[in-house]
Amino acid sequence: MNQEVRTRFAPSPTGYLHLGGLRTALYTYLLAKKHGGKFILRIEDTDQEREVPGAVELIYKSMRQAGLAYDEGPDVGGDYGPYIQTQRRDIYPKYAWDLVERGGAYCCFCTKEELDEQRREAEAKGETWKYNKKCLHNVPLAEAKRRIAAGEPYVIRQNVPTEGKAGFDDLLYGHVEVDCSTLDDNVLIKADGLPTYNFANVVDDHLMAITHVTRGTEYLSSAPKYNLLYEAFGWQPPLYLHLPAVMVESVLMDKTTRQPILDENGNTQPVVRKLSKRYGDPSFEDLLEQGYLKEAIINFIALLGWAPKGTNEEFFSLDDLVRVFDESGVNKSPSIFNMEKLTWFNAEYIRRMTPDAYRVAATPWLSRVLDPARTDFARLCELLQGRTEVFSQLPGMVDFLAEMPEFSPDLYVNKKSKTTPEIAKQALLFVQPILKEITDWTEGTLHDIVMAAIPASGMKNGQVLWPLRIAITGRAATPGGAFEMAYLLGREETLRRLQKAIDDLA
RNA sequence: GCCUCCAUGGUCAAGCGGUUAAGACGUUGCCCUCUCAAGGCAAAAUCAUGGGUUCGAUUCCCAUUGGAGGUGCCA
Repeated sequence: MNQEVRTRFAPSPTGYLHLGGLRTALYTYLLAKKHGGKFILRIEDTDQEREVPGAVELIYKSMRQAGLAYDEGPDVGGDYGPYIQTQRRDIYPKYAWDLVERGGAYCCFCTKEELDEQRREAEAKGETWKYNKKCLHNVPLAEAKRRIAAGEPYVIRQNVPTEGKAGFDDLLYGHVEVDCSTLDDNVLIKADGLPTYNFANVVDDHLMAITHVTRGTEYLSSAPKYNLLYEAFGWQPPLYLHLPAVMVESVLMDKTTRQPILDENGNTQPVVRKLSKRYGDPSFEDLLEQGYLKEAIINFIALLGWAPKGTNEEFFSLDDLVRVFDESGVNKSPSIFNMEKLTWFNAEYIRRMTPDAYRVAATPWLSRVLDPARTDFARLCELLQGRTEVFSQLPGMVDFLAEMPEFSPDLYVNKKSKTTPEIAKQALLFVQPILKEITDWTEGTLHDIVMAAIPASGMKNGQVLWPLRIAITGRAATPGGAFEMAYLLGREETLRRLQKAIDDLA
Protein backbone atom coordinates (compact mmCIF):
# COMPACT_ATOMS: atom_id res chain seq x y z
CA MET A 1 0.00 0.00 0.00
CA ASN A 2 1.10 3.51 -0.74
CA GLN A 3 1.56 5.63 2.31
CA GLU A 4 0.48 9.26 2.03
CA VAL A 5 3.45 11.61 2.02
CA ARG A 6 3.43 13.95 5.01
CA THR A 7 6.12 16.58 5.50
CA ARG A 8 6.47 19.21 8.13
CA PHE A 9 8.12 22.56 8.60
CA ALA A 10 8.99 22.93 12.25
CA PRO A 11 10.44 26.32 13.14
CA SER A 12 11.03 27.55 16.63
CA PRO A 13 9.56 30.95 17.37
CA THR A 14 12.80 32.76 18.11
CA GLY A 15 12.33 35.60 15.65
CA TYR A 16 11.61 36.44 12.06
CA LEU A 17 11.61 33.85 9.28
CA HIS A 18 15.03 34.13 7.68
CA LEU A 19 15.69 33.18 4.09
CA GLY A 20 17.33 29.88 4.96
CA GLY A 21 14.24 28.94 6.92
CA LEU A 22 12.03 30.07 4.09
CA ARG A 23 13.94 27.86 1.69
CA THR A 24 13.61 24.88 4.01
CA ALA A 25 9.89 25.58 4.26
CA LEU A 26 9.65 25.86 0.48
CA TYR A 27 11.44 22.56 -0.23
CA THR A 28 9.39 20.86 2.46
CA TYR A 29 6.21 22.15 0.86
CA LEU A 30 7.36 21.13 -2.62
CA LEU A 31 8.30 17.66 -1.47
CA ALA A 32 4.82 17.07 -0.08
CA LYS A 33 2.95 18.65 -2.95
CA LYS A 34 4.85 16.91 -5.71
CA HIS A 35 3.69 13.63 -4.18
CA GLY A 36 0.19 14.94 -3.63
CA GLY A 37 0.80 14.75 0.11
CA LYS A 38 0.22 16.91 3.15
CA PHE A 39 2.35 19.79 4.36
CA ILE A 40 2.24 20.50 8.08
CA LEU A 41 3.37 23.39 10.22
CA ARG A 42 4.52 22.61 13.73
CA ILE A 43 5.79 25.14 16.23
CA GLU A 44 8.76 23.94 18.28
CA ASP A 45 8.65 26.16 21.32
CA THR A 46 10.09 23.89 23.98
CA ASP A 47 12.79 26.41 24.82
CA GLN A 48 10.65 28.90 26.65
CA GLU A 49 13.59 31.15 27.41
CA ARG A 50 14.47 31.81 23.80
CA GLU A 51 10.92 32.33 22.64
CA VAL A 52 10.28 35.79 21.21
CA PRO A 53 6.81 37.23 21.73
CA GLY A 54 4.92 37.58 18.49
CA ALA A 55 7.26 35.28 16.60
CA VAL A 56 4.61 32.62 16.12
CA GLU A 57 2.26 35.09 14.45
CA LEU A 58 5.15 36.30 12.31
CA ILE A 59 5.70 32.74 11.10
CA TYR A 60 2.02 32.35 10.17
CA LYS A 61 2.13 35.66 8.36
CA SER A 62 5.31 34.91 6.43
CA MET A 63 4.07 31.49 5.39
CA ARG A 64 0.87 33.04 4.16
CA GLN A 65 2.68 35.78 2.27
CA ALA A 66 5.00 33.26 0.68
CA GLY A 67 2.01 31.24 -0.46
CA LEU A 68 3.13 28.14 1.42
CA ALA A 69 -0.28 26.96 2.55
CA TYR A 70 -0.11 24.20 5.13
CA ASP A 71 -2.76 21.53 5.37
CA GLU A 72 -2.39 21.18 9.10
CA GLY A 73 -1.05 23.56 11.70
CA PRO A 74 -1.81 25.47 14.88
CA ASP A 75 -4.01 28.06 13.22
CA VAL A 76 -5.65 25.74 10.68
CA GLY A 77 -6.19 22.62 12.73
CA GLY A 78 -5.84 19.00 11.66
CA ASP A 79 -6.23 15.46 12.93
CA TYR A 80 -2.83 15.24 14.57
CA GLY A 81 -2.88 18.29 16.82
CA PRO A 82 -2.08 20.14 18.84
CA TYR A 83 0.65 21.51 16.58
CA ILE A 84 2.42 23.57 19.19
CA GLN A 85 4.82 21.57 21.32
CA THR A 86 4.14 23.31 24.61
CA GLN A 87 0.51 22.32 24.14
CA ARG A 88 1.70 18.72 23.84
CA ARG A 89 3.76 18.83 27.02
CA ASP A 90 1.84 15.97 28.67
CA ILE A 91 2.55 13.62 25.79
CA TYR A 92 6.33 13.50 26.03
CA PRO A 93 6.98 12.24 29.60
CA LYS A 94 4.74 9.26 28.95
CA TYR A 95 6.92 8.23 26.03
CA ALA A 96 10.09 9.05 27.92
CA TRP A 97 9.11 6.78 30.78
CA ASP A 98 8.21 4.10 28.29
CA LEU A 99 11.73 4.44 26.98
CA VAL A 100 13.14 4.22 30.52
CA GLU A 101 11.27 0.95 31.01
CA ARG A 102 12.72 -0.32 27.75
CA GLY A 103 16.24 0.64 28.80
CA GLY A 104 16.62 3.27 26.12
CA ALA A 105 16.72 6.09 28.67
CA TYR A 106 17.34 6.76 32.35
CA CYS A 107 16.80 9.33 35.04
CA CYS A 108 19.67 11.64 35.90
CA PHE A 109 20.02 13.75 39.04
CA CYS A 110 23.34 15.40 38.26
CA THR A 111 23.04 19.16 38.48
CA LYS A 112 23.76 21.44 35.58
CA GLU A 113 26.49 23.10 37.66
CA GLU A 114 28.53 19.98 38.31
CA LEU A 115 28.20 18.93 34.70
CA ASP A 116 29.27 22.35 33.47
CA GLU A 117 32.30 22.07 35.72
CA GLN A 118 33.21 18.70 34.21
CA ARG A 119 32.76 20.10 30.75
CA ARG A 120 35.09 22.98 31.48
CA GLU A 121 37.75 20.66 32.82
CA ALA A 122 37.53 18.40 29.79
CA GLU A 123 37.70 21.37 27.49
CA ALA A 124 40.80 22.64 29.26
CA LYS A 125 42.45 19.32 28.55
CA GLY A 126 41.32 19.48 24.94
CA GLU A 127 39.01 16.51 25.30
CA THR A 128 35.46 15.97 24.14
CA TRP A 129 33.15 15.88 27.10
CA LYS A 130 30.58 13.14 27.41
CA TYR A 131 28.25 12.38 30.25
CA ASN A 132 29.70 9.42 32.15
CA LYS A 133 26.39 7.59 32.74
CA LYS A 134 26.92 7.98 36.48
CA CYS A 135 23.21 8.01 37.27
CA LEU A 136 22.56 5.06 34.98
CA HIS A 137 24.97 2.93 36.98
CA ASN A 138 24.50 4.37 40.46
CA VAL A 139 20.79 5.06 40.70
CA PRO A 140 18.49 2.06 40.34
CA LEU A 141 15.07 2.81 38.87
CA ALA A 142 13.26 2.21 42.16
CA GLU A 143 15.47 4.71 43.94
CA ALA A 144 15.05 7.17 41.11
CA LYS A 145 11.29 6.98 41.40
CA ARG A 146 11.53 7.49 45.15
CA ARG A 147 13.70 10.59 44.77
CA ILE A 148 11.42 12.00 42.11
CA ALA A 149 8.40 11.42 44.33
CA ALA A 150 10.26 13.30 47.05
CA GLY A 151 10.48 16.27 44.70
CA GLU A 152 14.10 16.08 43.64
CA PRO A 153 14.79 17.72 40.25
CA TYR A 154 15.83 15.34 37.51
CA VAL A 155 16.17 14.95 33.78
CA ILE A 156 15.72 11.93 31.54
CA ARG A 157 18.67 11.04 29.36
CA GLN A 158 18.95 8.90 26.30
CA ASN A 159 20.94 5.74 26.96
CA VAL A 160 23.23 5.50 23.95
CA PRO A 161 25.08 2.19 23.56
CA THR A 162 28.77 2.51 24.38
CA GLU A 163 29.86 0.54 21.37
CA GLY A 164 28.71 -0.32 17.90
CA LYS A 165 27.56 2.00 15.20
CA ALA A 166 24.54 4.18 14.65
CA GLY A 167 23.42 5.64 11.36
CA PHE A 168 20.61 6.78 9.15
CA ASP A 169 19.74 7.13 5.49
CA ASP A 170 19.36 10.49 3.86
CA LEU A 171 17.74 11.19 0.50
CA LEU A 172 20.64 13.48 -0.35
CA TYR A 173 23.63 12.36 1.66
CA GLY A 174 23.00 8.64 1.50
CA HIS A 175 23.94 6.44 4.41
CA VAL A 176 25.69 8.23 7.26
CA GLU A 177 27.19 6.26 10.11
CA VAL A 178 29.05 7.07 13.31
CA ASP A 179 30.59 5.19 16.21
CA CYS A 180 28.27 5.17 19.19
CA SER A 181 31.29 5.95 21.31
CA THR A 182 31.30 9.46 19.87
CA LEU A 183 27.70 10.05 20.90
CA ASP A 184 26.59 11.64 24.14
CA ASP A 185 23.62 10.71 26.35
CA ASN A 186 21.51 13.71 25.50
CA VAL A 187 18.82 15.05 27.76
CA LEU A 188 15.38 14.04 26.51
CA ILE A 189 13.21 15.60 29.20
CA LYS A 190 14.49 18.74 30.88
CA ALA A 191 14.17 19.61 34.55
CA ASP A 192 11.23 21.85 33.65
CA GLY A 193 9.41 18.79 32.35
CA LEU A 194 9.51 19.91 28.73
CA PRO A 195 11.24 17.78 26.12
CA THR A 196 14.34 18.86 24.26
CA TYR A 197 14.33 19.05 20.48
CA ASN A 198 16.17 15.73 20.48
CA PHE A 199 13.15 13.99 21.90
CA ALA A 200 10.20 16.09 20.81
CA ASN A 201 11.05 15.90 17.12
CA VAL A 202 11.13 12.11 17.20
CA VAL A 203 7.93 11.70 19.18
CA ASP A 204 6.03 14.30 17.20
CA ASP A 205 7.21 13.18 13.80
CA HIS A 206 6.08 9.68 14.67
CA LEU A 207 2.78 10.71 16.19
CA MET A 208 2.05 13.04 13.32
CA ALA A 209 2.85 10.29 10.82
CA ILE A 210 5.53 12.36 9.13
CA THR A 211 7.07 10.40 6.26
CA HIS A 212 9.80 12.82 5.17
CA VAL A 213 11.81 14.86 7.63
CA THR A 214 13.42 17.94 6.09
CA ARG A 215 15.69 20.17 8.13
CA GLY A 216 19.05 21.88 8.06
CA THR A 217 22.36 20.05 8.03
CA GLU A 218 22.97 21.20 11.58
CA TYR A 219 21.04 18.04 12.49
CA LEU A 220 23.16 15.77 10.36
CA SER A 221 25.44 14.74 13.19
CA SER A 222 22.65 14.13 15.69
CA ALA A 223 20.39 12.22 13.33
CA PRO A 224 21.97 8.83 14.23
CA LYS A 225 20.83 9.38 17.81
CA TYR A 226 17.30 10.01 16.64
CA ASN A 227 17.28 6.75 14.75
CA LEU A 228 18.46 5.03 17.91
CA LEU A 229 15.37 6.44 19.55
CA TYR A 230 13.12 5.18 16.78
CA GLU A 231 14.72 1.78 17.17
CA ALA A 232 14.26 1.74 20.92
CA PHE A 233 10.58 2.54 20.46
CA GLY A 234 10.26 0.01 17.70
CA TRP A 235 9.10 2.73 15.32
CA GLN A 236 9.76 3.06 11.61
CA PRO A 237 12.14 5.99 11.09
CA PRO A 238 11.14 8.58 8.47
CA LEU A 239 13.03 9.39 5.29
CA TYR A 240 15.44 12.24 5.89
CA LEU A 241 16.35 15.16 3.69
CA HIS A 242 18.97 17.39 5.24
CA LEU A 243 19.46 20.75 3.57
CA PRO A 244 22.69 22.75 3.51
CA ALA A 245 22.74 26.23 5.00
CA VAL A 246 22.31 29.48 3.14
CA MET A 247 25.33 31.71 3.58
CA VAL A 248 26.15 35.30 2.84
CA GLU A 249 29.39 36.87 1.75
CA SER A 250 30.37 39.59 4.13
CA VAL A 251 33.29 41.16 5.91
CA LEU A 252 34.62 40.19 9.28
CA MET A 253 32.73 42.16 11.92
CA ASP A 254 33.14 42.77 15.59
CA LYS A 255 30.27 41.08 17.39
CA THR A 256 29.58 43.85 19.84
CA THR A 257 30.41 47.04 17.94
CA ARG A 258 29.26 45.63 14.59
CA GLN A 259 32.13 47.45 12.95
CA PRO A 260 34.38 45.76 10.38
CA ILE A 261 37.57 44.31 11.79
CA LEU A 262 40.46 45.51 9.67
CA ASP A 263 43.63 43.62 8.96
CA GLU A 264 47.11 45.08 9.45
CA ASN A 265 46.84 46.95 6.14
CA GLY A 266 43.55 48.54 7.12
CA ASN A 267 41.49 46.44 4.75
CA THR A 268 38.25 44.69 5.52
CA GLN A 269 38.46 40.90 5.61
CA PRO A 270 36.03 38.83 3.58
CA VAL A 271 34.14 36.07 5.35
CA VAL A 272 31.31 33.75 4.49
CA ARG A 273 28.79 33.33 7.27
CA LYS A 274 25.25 32.26 7.88
CA LEU A 275 22.47 34.70 7.15
CA SER A 276 21.92 36.68 10.31
CA LYS A 277 19.53 39.42 11.29
CA ARG A 278 22.05 40.72 13.74
CA TYR A 279 24.36 41.76 10.94
CA GLY A 280 21.56 43.34 8.98
CA ASP A 281 20.87 40.55 6.51
CA PRO A 282 17.34 40.89 5.22
CA SER A 283 14.55 38.57 6.29
CA PHE A 284 11.69 37.62 4.02
CA GLU A 285 9.62 40.36 5.63
CA ASP A 286 12.35 42.91 5.07
CA LEU A 287 12.60 42.08 1.39
CA LEU A 288 8.86 42.43 0.92
CA GLU A 289 9.00 45.79 2.62
CA GLN A 290 11.82 46.89 0.36
CA GLY A 291 9.71 46.24 -2.65
CA TYR A 292 10.79 42.75 -3.67
CA LEU A 293 8.02 40.60 -5.09
CA LYS A 294 7.27 37.39 -3.28
CA GLU A 295 7.28 35.48 -6.58
CA ALA A 296 10.79 36.70 -7.31
CA ILE A 297 12.01 35.83 -3.82
CA ILE A 298 10.50 32.35 -3.99
CA ASN A 299 11.92 31.78 -7.47
CA PHE A 300 15.36 32.94 -6.44
CA ILE A 301 15.41 31.06 -3.16
CA ALA A 302 14.29 27.86 -4.91
CA LEU A 303 17.30 28.07 -7.22
CA LEU A 304 19.68 28.73 -4.36
CA GLY A 305 21.25 25.34 -3.84
CA TRP A 306 18.94 23.50 -6.20
CA ALA A 307 18.67 23.16 -9.95
CA PRO A 308 15.99 21.43 -11.99
CA LYS A 309 16.94 18.44 -14.10
CA GLY A 310 17.27 18.70 -17.83
CA THR A 311 16.41 22.34 -18.38
CA ASN A 312 18.01 25.74 -18.42
CA GLU A 313 14.77 27.45 -17.55
CA GLU A 314 15.10 29.79 -14.61
CA PHE A 315 11.62 31.16 -14.18
CA PHE A 316 9.29 29.14 -12.04
CA SER A 317 6.07 29.93 -10.27
CA LEU A 318 5.29 28.06 -7.09
CA ASP A 319 3.06 25.70 -9.09
CA ASP A 320 5.82 25.16 -11.66
CA LEU A 321 8.15 24.28 -8.82
CA VAL A 322 5.76 21.68 -7.48
CA ARG A 323 5.93 20.05 -10.87
CA VAL A 324 9.68 20.19 -11.47
CA PHE A 325 11.04 19.89 -7.95
CA ASP A 326 13.29 16.93 -7.38
CA GLU A 327 15.20 16.55 -4.16
CA SER A 328 18.12 14.89 -5.91
CA GLY A 329 18.82 18.24 -7.55
CA VAL A 330 19.69 19.80 -4.22
CA ASN A 331 23.34 20.74 -3.92
CA LYS A 332 25.19 19.27 -0.97
CA SER A 333 27.32 22.25 -0.10
CA PRO A 334 26.18 25.54 1.41
CA SER A 335 25.35 28.23 -1.11
CA ILE A 336 25.90 31.93 -0.89
CA PHE A 337 22.96 34.26 -1.09
CA ASN A 338 23.56 36.66 -3.96
CA MET A 339 21.57 39.87 -3.66
CA GLU A 340 22.40 40.98 -7.22
CA LYS A 341 20.77 37.97 -8.74
CA LEU A 342 17.71 38.36 -6.53
CA THR A 343 17.46 41.94 -7.72
CA TRP A 344 17.76 40.80 -11.32
CA PHE A 345 14.98 38.28 -10.78
CA ASN A 346 12.88 40.99 -9.22
CA ALA A 347 13.44 43.33 -12.18
CA GLU A 348 12.46 40.54 -14.54
CA TYR A 349 9.29 39.81 -12.60
CA ILE A 350 8.45 43.51 -12.60
CA ARG A 351 8.90 43.71 -16.36
CA ARG A 352 6.57 40.77 -16.77
CA MET A 353 3.78 42.37 -14.75
CA THR A 354 0.78 43.73 -16.61
CA PRO A 355 0.83 47.53 -16.83
CA ASP A 356 -2.14 47.64 -14.49
CA ALA A 357 -0.52 45.43 -11.89
CA TYR A 358 2.61 47.51 -12.11
CA ARG A 359 0.69 50.73 -11.58
CA VAL A 360 -1.05 49.32 -8.54
CA ALA A 361 2.26 48.20 -7.04
CA ALA A 362 4.17 51.37 -7.93
CA THR A 363 1.60 53.97 -6.95
CA PRO A 364 2.17 53.87 -3.18
CA TRP A 365 5.89 54.34 -3.74
CA LEU A 366 5.44 57.17 -6.24
CA SER A 367 2.91 58.86 -4.00
CA ARG A 368 5.56 59.30 -1.38
CA VAL A 369 7.11 62.06 -3.45
CA LEU A 370 4.60 62.93 -6.16
CA ASP A 371 1.05 64.18 -6.17
CA PRO A 372 -1.07 61.86 -8.33
CA ALA A 373 -3.31 64.79 -9.18
CA ARG A 374 -0.45 66.70 -10.74
CA THR A 375 1.51 63.98 -12.51
CA ASP A 376 0.34 61.54 -15.17
CA PHE A 377 1.04 58.35 -13.19
CA ALA A 378 -0.14 56.13 -16.01
CA ARG A 379 2.45 57.52 -18.41
CA LEU A 380 5.09 57.69 -15.72
CA CYS A 381 4.53 54.04 -14.89
CA GLU A 382 4.93 53.08 -18.54
CA LEU A 383 8.31 54.74 -18.52
CA LEU A 384 9.27 53.30 -15.17
CA GLN A 385 8.23 49.68 -15.48
CA GLY A 386 11.21 48.57 -17.55
CA ARG A 387 13.59 50.48 -15.33
CA THR A 388 12.44 49.28 -11.93
CA GLU A 389 14.58 46.71 -10.18
CA VAL A 390 13.10 47.16 -6.71
CA PHE A 391 10.12 49.33 -5.85
CA SER A 392 11.93 51.13 -3.10
CA GLN A 393 14.11 52.79 -5.75
CA LEU A 394 11.12 54.58 -7.20
CA PRO A 395 10.95 57.70 -5.01
CA GLY A 396 14.60 58.42 -5.72
CA MET A 397 14.01 58.00 -9.43
CA VAL A 398 11.19 60.51 -9.74
CA ASP A 399 11.57 63.02 -6.92
CA PHE A 400 13.06 65.56 -9.34
CA LEU A 401 9.63 65.86 -10.92
CA ALA A 402 8.26 67.28 -7.69
CA GLU A 403 11.11 69.63 -7.04
CA MET A 404 13.91 70.83 -9.28
CA PRO A 405 17.21 69.68 -7.78
CA GLU A 406 20.26 71.88 -7.52
CA PHE A 407 22.82 70.83 -10.08
CA SER A 408 26.26 71.78 -11.31
CA PRO A 409 26.82 73.12 -14.85
CA ASP A 410 29.25 70.22 -15.25
CA LEU A 411 26.19 68.10 -15.86
CA TYR A 412 25.86 69.77 -19.24
CA VAL A 413 29.12 68.22 -20.32
CA ASN A 414 28.57 65.17 -22.47
CA LYS A 415 31.62 63.71 -24.12
CA LYS A 416 29.87 61.72 -26.81
CA SER A 417 27.81 64.53 -28.25
CA LYS A 418 30.59 67.00 -27.41
CA THR A 419 28.25 69.09 -25.36
CA THR A 420 29.60 71.79 -23.05
CA PRO A 421 27.95 74.40 -20.85
CA GLU A 422 28.51 76.90 -23.66
CA ILE A 423 26.80 74.74 -26.25
CA ALA A 424 24.14 74.01 -23.67
CA LYS A 425 23.37 77.67 -23.27
CA GLN A 426 23.15 78.07 -27.02
CA ALA A 427 20.87 75.03 -27.24
CA LEU A 428 18.58 76.22 -24.47
CA LEU A 429 18.25 79.67 -25.99
CA PHE A 430 17.48 78.02 -29.30
CA VAL A 431 14.85 75.67 -27.97
CA GLN A 432 13.15 78.04 -25.55
CA PRO A 433 11.14 80.06 -28.10
CA ILE A 434 10.17 76.91 -29.93
CA LEU A 435 8.75 75.37 -26.78
CA LYS A 436 6.97 78.57 -25.89
CA GLU A 437 5.11 78.34 -29.17
CA ILE A 438 3.82 74.86 -28.44
CA THR A 439 0.37 74.75 -26.90
CA ASP A 440 -0.49 71.11 -27.63
CA TRP A 441 1.78 69.84 -24.88
CA THR A 442 2.00 66.18 -25.81
CA GLU A 443 5.06 64.04 -26.28
CA GLY A 444 4.27 63.58 -29.94
CA THR A 445 3.94 67.26 -30.70
CA LEU A 446 6.97 68.18 -28.65
CA HIS A 447 8.98 65.57 -30.44
CA ASP A 448 7.86 66.43 -33.94
CA ILE A 449 8.24 70.19 -33.67
CA VAL A 450 11.57 70.22 -31.86
CA MET A 451 13.11 67.50 -34.00
CA ALA A 452 12.03 69.31 -37.14
CA ALA A 453 13.62 72.52 -35.93
CA ILE A 454 16.99 71.19 -34.78
CA PRO A 455 18.71 70.79 -38.20
CA ALA A 456 18.39 74.55 -38.82
CA SER A 457 20.33 75.23 -35.62
CA GLY A 458 23.46 73.55 -36.89
CA MET A 459 23.60 71.47 -33.72
CA LYS A 460 23.17 67.75 -33.42
CA ASN A 461 20.11 66.20 -31.79
CA GLY A 462 22.09 65.25 -28.73
CA GLN A 463 23.55 68.70 -28.34
CA VAL A 464 20.09 70.17 -28.01
CA LEU A 465 18.22 67.40 -26.25
CA TRP A 466 20.83 66.54 -23.64
CA PRO A 467 21.02 70.12 -22.31
CA LEU A 468 17.24 70.47 -22.44
CA ARG A 469 16.75 67.34 -20.38
CA ILE A 470 19.41 68.39 -17.88
CA ALA A 471 17.95 71.87 -17.65
CA ILE A 472 14.48 70.67 -16.71
CA THR A 473 15.44 67.68 -14.55
CA GLY A 474 18.84 68.41 -13.05
CA ARG A 475 19.66 64.74 -13.34
CA ALA A 476 22.19 62.86 -15.44
CA ALA A 477 19.85 59.89 -15.61
CA THR A 478 16.10 60.10 -15.91
CA PRO A 479 13.43 57.53 -16.74
CA GLY A 480 12.90 58.90 -20.20
CA GLY A 481 14.19 61.54 -22.56
CA ALA A 482 13.66 65.29 -22.77
CA PHE A 483 10.24 65.07 -24.38
CA GLU A 484 8.88 62.57 -21.89
CA MET A 485 10.18 64.60 -19.00
CA ALA A 486 8.81 67.84 -20.44
CA TYR A 487 5.44 66.23 -20.88
CA LEU A 488 5.37 64.89 -17.33
CA LEU A 489 6.39 68.25 -15.87
CA GLY A 490 3.78 70.10 -17.88
CA ARG A 491 4.19 73.17 -20.03
CA GLU A 492 4.32 75.76 -17.30
CA GLU A 493 6.82 73.96 -15.08
CA THR A 494 9.00 73.03 -18.03
CA LEU A 495 9.23 76.60 -19.24
CA ARG A 496 9.82 77.84 -15.72
CA ARG A 497 12.70 75.43 -15.18
CA LEU A 498 14.10 76.23 -18.59
CA GLN A 499 14.16 79.96 -17.89
CA LYS A 500 15.84 79.33 -14.53
CA ALA A 501 18.49 77.18 -16.20
CA ILE A 502 19.21 79.85 -18.80
CA ASP A 503 19.52 82.48 -16.11
CA ASP A 504 21.91 80.26 -14.17
CA LEU A 505 24.14 79.86 -17.21
CA ALA A 506 24.40 83.58 -17.81
C1' G B 1 41.01 18.75 19.69
C1' C B 2 37.30 15.00 18.26
C1' C B 3 33.02 13.51 15.03
C1' U B 4 30.01 14.23 10.47
C1' C B 5 29.38 16.38 5.80
C1' C B 6 31.07 19.08 1.51
C1' A B 7 34.56 20.93 -2.72
C1' U B 8 33.25 23.06 -11.13
C1' G B 9 34.55 30.70 -12.96
C1' G B 10 33.57 36.35 -8.22
C1' U B 11 28.26 34.15 -7.24
C1' C B 12 24.14 30.38 -8.51
C1' A B 13 25.08 26.11 -11.20
C1' A B 14 24.80 21.80 -15.60
C1' G B 15 27.82 17.61 -15.92
C1' C B 16 27.24 11.63 -13.53
C1' G B 17 34.70 7.75 -17.37
C1' G B 18 35.98 10.07 -23.62
C1' U B 19 32.48 17.26 -23.97
C1' U B 20 35.51 22.96 -27.80
C1' A B 21 33.42 21.85 -19.43
C1' A B 22 26.34 24.16 -20.71
C1' G B 23 23.36 28.18 -18.89
C1' A B 24 22.26 32.45 -15.50
C1' C B 25 23.80 36.78 -12.36
C1' G B 26 27.81 40.00 -12.12
C1' U B 27 32.13 42.20 -14.85
C1' U B 28 34.39 44.34 -19.57
C1' G B 29 33.91 45.96 -24.71
C1' C B 30 30.88 47.06 -29.01
C1' C B 31 25.93 48.15 -31.34
C1' C B 32 21.27 50.77 -30.59
C1' U B 33 20.28 55.68 -28.47
C1' C B 34 18.33 62.86 -26.50
C1' U B 35 20.24 60.33 -20.56
C1' C B 36 19.42 55.89 -17.76
C1' A B 37 17.47 51.31 -18.44
C1' A B 38 15.90 47.42 -21.65
C1' G B 39 17.50 44.79 -26.02
C1' G B 40 21.37 42.70 -29.50
C1' C B 41 26.48 40.98 -30.18
C1' A B 42 31.16 39.71 -28.19
C1' A B 43 34.93 38.80 -24.38
C1' A B 44 37.51 37.53 -19.89
C1' A B 45 36.83 33.94 -15.98
C1' U B 46 36.12 27.40 -13.28
C1' C B 47 37.13 21.47 -12.52
C1' A B 48 41.58 23.16 -4.84
C1' U B 49 46.42 20.09 -4.56
C1' G B 50 48.99 15.40 -4.62
C1' G B 51 48.74 10.30 -5.31
C1' G B 52 46.35 6.07 -7.24
C1' U B 53 42.47 2.93 -10.52
C1' U B 54 41.84 3.08 -15.88
C1' C B 55 43.63 2.92 -22.71
C1' G B 56 41.49 7.51 -20.79
C1' A B 57 39.78 11.19 -15.24
C1' U B 58 36.07 17.22 -13.59
C1' U B 59 33.63 12.43 -13.02
C1' C B 60 35.75 6.42 -9.12
C1' C B 61 39.27 5.57 -4.54
C1' C B 62 42.86 7.59 -0.87
C1' A B 63 45.51 11.55 1.34
C1' U B 64 46.30 16.78 1.95
C1' U B 65 44.27 21.52 2.00
C1' G B 66 40.10 24.50 2.39
C1' G B 67 34.92 25.22 3.86
C1' A B 68 30.32 24.03 6.63
C1' G B 69 27.98 21.76 10.76
C1' G B 70 28.06 19.24 15.44
C1' U B 71 30.43 18.55 20.12
C1' G B 72 24.10 22.60 25.19
C1' C B 73 18.74 20.82 30.51
C1' C B 74 19.29 25.60 22.04
C1' A B 75 16.79 24.26 18.15
